[in-house]
Amino acid sequence: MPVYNRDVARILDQVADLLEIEGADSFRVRAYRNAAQSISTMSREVATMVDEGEDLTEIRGIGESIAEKIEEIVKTGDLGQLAQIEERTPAELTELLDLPGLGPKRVQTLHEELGIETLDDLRDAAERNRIRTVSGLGDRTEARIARELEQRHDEERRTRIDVAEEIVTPLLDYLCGIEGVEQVAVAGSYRRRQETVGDLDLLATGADGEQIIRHFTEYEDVREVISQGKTRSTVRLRLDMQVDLRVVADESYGAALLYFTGSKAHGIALRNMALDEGLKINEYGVFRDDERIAGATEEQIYDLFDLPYIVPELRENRGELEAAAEGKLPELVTVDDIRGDLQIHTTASDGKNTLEEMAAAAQERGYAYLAVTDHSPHVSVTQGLDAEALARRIDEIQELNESFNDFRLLTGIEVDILKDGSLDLPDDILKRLDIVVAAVHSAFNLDREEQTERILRALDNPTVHILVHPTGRRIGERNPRKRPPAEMDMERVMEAAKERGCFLEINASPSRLDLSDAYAKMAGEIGLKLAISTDAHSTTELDFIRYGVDQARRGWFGPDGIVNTRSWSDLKALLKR
DNA sequence: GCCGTTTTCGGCCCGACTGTTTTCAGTCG
Repeated sequence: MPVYNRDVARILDQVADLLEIEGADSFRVRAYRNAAQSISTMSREVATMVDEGEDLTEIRGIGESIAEKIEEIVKTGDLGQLAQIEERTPAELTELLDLPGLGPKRVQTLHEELGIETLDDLRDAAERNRIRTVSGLGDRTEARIARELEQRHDEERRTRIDVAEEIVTPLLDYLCGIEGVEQVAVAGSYRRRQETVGDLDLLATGADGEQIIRHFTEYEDVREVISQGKTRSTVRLRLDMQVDLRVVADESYGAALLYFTGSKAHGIALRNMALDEGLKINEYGVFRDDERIAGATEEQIYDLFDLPYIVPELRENRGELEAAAEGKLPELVTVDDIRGDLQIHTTASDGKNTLEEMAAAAQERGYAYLAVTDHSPHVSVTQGLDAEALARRIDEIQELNESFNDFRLLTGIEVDILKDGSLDLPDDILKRLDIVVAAVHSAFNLDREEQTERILRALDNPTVHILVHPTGRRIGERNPRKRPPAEMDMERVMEAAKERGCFLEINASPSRLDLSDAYAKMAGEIGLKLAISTDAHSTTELDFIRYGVDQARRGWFGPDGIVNTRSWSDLKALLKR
């Protein structure tokens, strides 16, 4: 039974939660959380490291004690220490922590005084008005708990970045229109361009915070005001999206933006650097004693520590501060670097627009080329192209290409990888194409070994250039087609792709973003180049490219590592296997 | 429990808001 990083992180987090409920030393709790955080954002599997006898204490936040525990988890799938803690403190209690307004102290109090262990116990106690009898809790807290239990969703409350964008854009317009507002920005994971966001963190500057906050709570989309103070407010909008607004003076804009952009780990690392130099960073600025020495811009603050500006996408404490200190920050790829899209669909299969329309839309976006990659026959949800239809398509595209200047349609296909790793079109037709992208559309649930072998066999076929949406995952809480990533040994797949001279894709569709940022980073470390393509099924979806670029940036990719930043002639050379 | 060109011991990020209490603990980000 293989143990993955997410399993290790989950167990360490569970230990942290339970220890915290027990009232353990807060720094000890934090040590477990830091370790879990480190593990969950690593691109390599700790299980592999254990197998190869590597020293886990090299990982930031992991010392001897936790390293031993990780080894135990990797080898047995479990942790004896956790079982011991659970004898004293029921594991179900950690579910209560998910309820807004309940932290470790209150959960412990509710457990001790009312014997509450589960969400059902809590609901029952709220209905009987027993919560208000606990010292430190009153009828308002009881009402809030009842309300939160009512609204509770079983699913994780994270929203896809594109959905968040639809909500945030009109809200920003509204805030900019408020009198006395000087600057407005979105911070948080949204600004770091994470694939999903939990809530939205907004920042505004202006002299009269109270008035700005009041206007904010009067925004037409506000369903509930959760808190409202002089400089800060939290509201809930449609789709349950929670939005925090913080107002500071203009001179603190940079410090506040840095603070609220996070990540938390990046911020803590930076504040520790400040402490070493006898400085203090908070959301108002950088202070030496009581004197503010920086704070208006983020650049100013990084500069104070002799660091170059670090873009939000890199602020995850995954080595960016060290790289910055050594002058080794990567120059990241931008949307402007992208010269063409390498996966799109037309009305020939399940796309909404014709070949001509897609070509025109690509040219409008300044592209030099567009790969036409309709589906092959096996994908049953759509009508794919068989060898004969594909041959006709090649002629059609070549004819259309005569009419273009400085633009070219690439003949291509999204060929289906069958369960045994073979392709559903013969090699002789695939060989005639400019580009072949291969994908899994069925049997996502093979076991890890079988799935890996299947993919490797497909990559063995010399006609294949790019493995697209490599894990097959679909993301988003409200996505009815949500699907977990297929189990596979990604390190092996990437090594194999590199060896064979083919590439993996970052699928830029916001419901996929596949490869993820962490896998992209792994590809970079292996030295494998990637393609960023949209999988557009309509002309407007060509704009998805920016979401893919965001993830590539989060994976530390510069333009060199992305194949479709090249001219067609250079790309053509790269595609030769 | 982690970590160290100040330290192997003694630190460990920091402030706003709420609710309950009456001077502040708990939660959150």
